[in-house]
Amino acid sequence: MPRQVTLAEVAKLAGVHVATVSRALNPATRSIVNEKTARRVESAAKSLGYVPNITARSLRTQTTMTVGVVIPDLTNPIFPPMIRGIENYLAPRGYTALLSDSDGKDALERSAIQSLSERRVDGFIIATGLEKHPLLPQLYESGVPVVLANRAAGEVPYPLVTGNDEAGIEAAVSHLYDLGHRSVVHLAGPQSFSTSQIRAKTMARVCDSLGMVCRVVEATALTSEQGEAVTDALLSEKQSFSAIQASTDLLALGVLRSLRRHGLSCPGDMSVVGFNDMPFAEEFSPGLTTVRVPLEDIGSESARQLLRILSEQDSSPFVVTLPVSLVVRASTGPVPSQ
Amino acid sequence: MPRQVTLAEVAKLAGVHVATVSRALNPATRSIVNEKTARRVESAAKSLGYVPNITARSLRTQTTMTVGVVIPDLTNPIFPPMIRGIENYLAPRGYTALLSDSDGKDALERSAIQSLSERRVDGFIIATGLEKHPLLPQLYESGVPVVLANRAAGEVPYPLVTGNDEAGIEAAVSHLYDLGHRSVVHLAGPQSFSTSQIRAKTMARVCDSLGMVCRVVEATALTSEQGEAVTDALLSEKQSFSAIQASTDLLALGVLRSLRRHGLSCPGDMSVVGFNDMPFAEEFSPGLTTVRVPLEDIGSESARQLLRILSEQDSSPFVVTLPVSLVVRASTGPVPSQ
DNA sequence: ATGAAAGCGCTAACAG
DNA sequence: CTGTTAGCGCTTTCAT
Repeated sequence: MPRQVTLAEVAKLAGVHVATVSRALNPATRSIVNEKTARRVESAAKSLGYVPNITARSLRTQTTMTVGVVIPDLTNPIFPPMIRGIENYLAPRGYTALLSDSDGKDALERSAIQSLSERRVDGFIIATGLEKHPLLPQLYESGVPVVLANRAAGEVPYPLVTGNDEAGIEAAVSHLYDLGHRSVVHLAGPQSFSTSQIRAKTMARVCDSLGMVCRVVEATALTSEQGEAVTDALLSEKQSFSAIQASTDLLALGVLRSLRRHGLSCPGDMSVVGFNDMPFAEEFSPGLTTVRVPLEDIGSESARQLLRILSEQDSSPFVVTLPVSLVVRASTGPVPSQ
Repeated sequence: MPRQVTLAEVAKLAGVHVATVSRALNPATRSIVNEKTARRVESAAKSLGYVPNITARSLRTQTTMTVGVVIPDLTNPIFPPMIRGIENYLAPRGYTALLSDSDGKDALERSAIQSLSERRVDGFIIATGLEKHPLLPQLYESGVPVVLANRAAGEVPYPLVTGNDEAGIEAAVSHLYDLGHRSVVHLAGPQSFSTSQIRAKTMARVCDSLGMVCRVVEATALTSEQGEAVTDALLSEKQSFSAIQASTDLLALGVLRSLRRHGLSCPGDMSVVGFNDMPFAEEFSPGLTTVRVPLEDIGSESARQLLRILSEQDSSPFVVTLPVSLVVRASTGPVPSQ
């Protein structure tokens, strides 16, 4: 690997001191240096193909201009839009996102945060939302700014940016109510996630207040496979309900698959509502009625808050709740007349 | 931001020199140091919450143990699996992937590569496949190892890991042929992508050899919106063909939407075949018949090749072609009897 | 087995 | 406006 060009080499070619090169090449200090020398330095740099060494700069300045983004699973379609939102906010401000896909495994998330810490990221955006995370208190102690995105983490008083889960569930339930449904199932996610808890609780509360019967069943993972398996079990019981509200679109997708395999029509025999409006939820058969969560906005708002904390040194916790909206598609319909 | 713990502080607490701490904490050199002092150092490090500063280490060792991964668009579902493959290969080997989403825009990809270079990544995996990329020759000159994933880049002799496009198209066409289709359309991607070119060319060749009529139309972007628009135009012409093979599943998705809007049944009136088998292609209405490309394998193989080049200093170009397979689902059927 | 000292490439006081 | 100098945190000879 051919050695990279350094400031010293540029300095030699331009016939000036390294410090001058540094000043000339840095937009913030460029005005300090004589315009003519600056030009000379620039052309020397270009002719040598000089690329600044960020690691050296970071070592000196004690800031890396990077933020660590920790997500559980990149192949879960709700995360790419969030990441896009984060990057779109950071990039124009000179920050870079360092992405860490923890694969949902605790050990990996641990090492993800560790490795990001070793890279000395200036702050974190964490979207995994595990309730009890071994590294979180330690992170908190270290004083590195953190913003939680989408899901809260129980232990530590970190700021949080999230969608309005309560409003989403309320909209979903009243939609079902309006269609005549009176007995429904909530397919909850693992209760270790704060969002799963809130959605399940709100569902029970709202149904209760409307005089609807709501049964809550819990999936052990937020995957379509789990949604399918739990629905299979549910259908074998032959209990009566006319709609399923799933805590997540991926779970809802599993529900749709199970219904199809059982020869049940959706929404003819059973209505289904999801949550998130993940990319391609519209393409499912039938197109999924779901609660639209502004994923990209959650990302950009998280980034905005993190940079604010970074610049203002303000670390008091807060919650930003973004509005959600119900998207009605083909998976919900009137309760079957039976 | 509270200062981070350094080696020197650990050294002071343990009552030894920094060099000893460094040796004790590095698994490779740990054997050199007295077992008892090593223990003492370790407990000192733990009690202080010491986190090694990777940037300082990199500066000294001239290697960052990172690889830059540049992709055009994280929200395109074919990339997350590739990234997962890359990370799964890298992580156990001590390497970290630095992801850069160039957003498909040339300027951004430019700055993505630039910023990754500034971070002194040890090598690149590039999956954007632009034909003429301004930075690529410069990158090549600098001697930093690069592996191209999925798509080739015209200008520079970089190694390439890709799916077998020819075999995929052949399988798709002969599937259509077997169903009785004799007049088909190939919905090509922008010809600036190598994969678009190869797929279009192969399509023409194979159809020709089977005595099928093949019309090629070109989309200007690999999006469902483009697929929809081009299909709209196609259908308004009232030319006769019974199947559409799209260069990409996202294009195919647009085709499905257009057909639906035109009241055409798929596969009753028109068969559709995609390419890639992106996540959720199965969930489209109807489930999409497509060519399965081993996306995760492309990722892991790219990573494997890159690390090989890194360790062997071998930079001779080569092409790794991974096998693909046709996945028949509901979007293809017998040619309409009309 | 441990300490001393140099230096990776850069920026930031401080002189001049 | 430019040069000198020091030092960020770490690893790695070279001594001891």
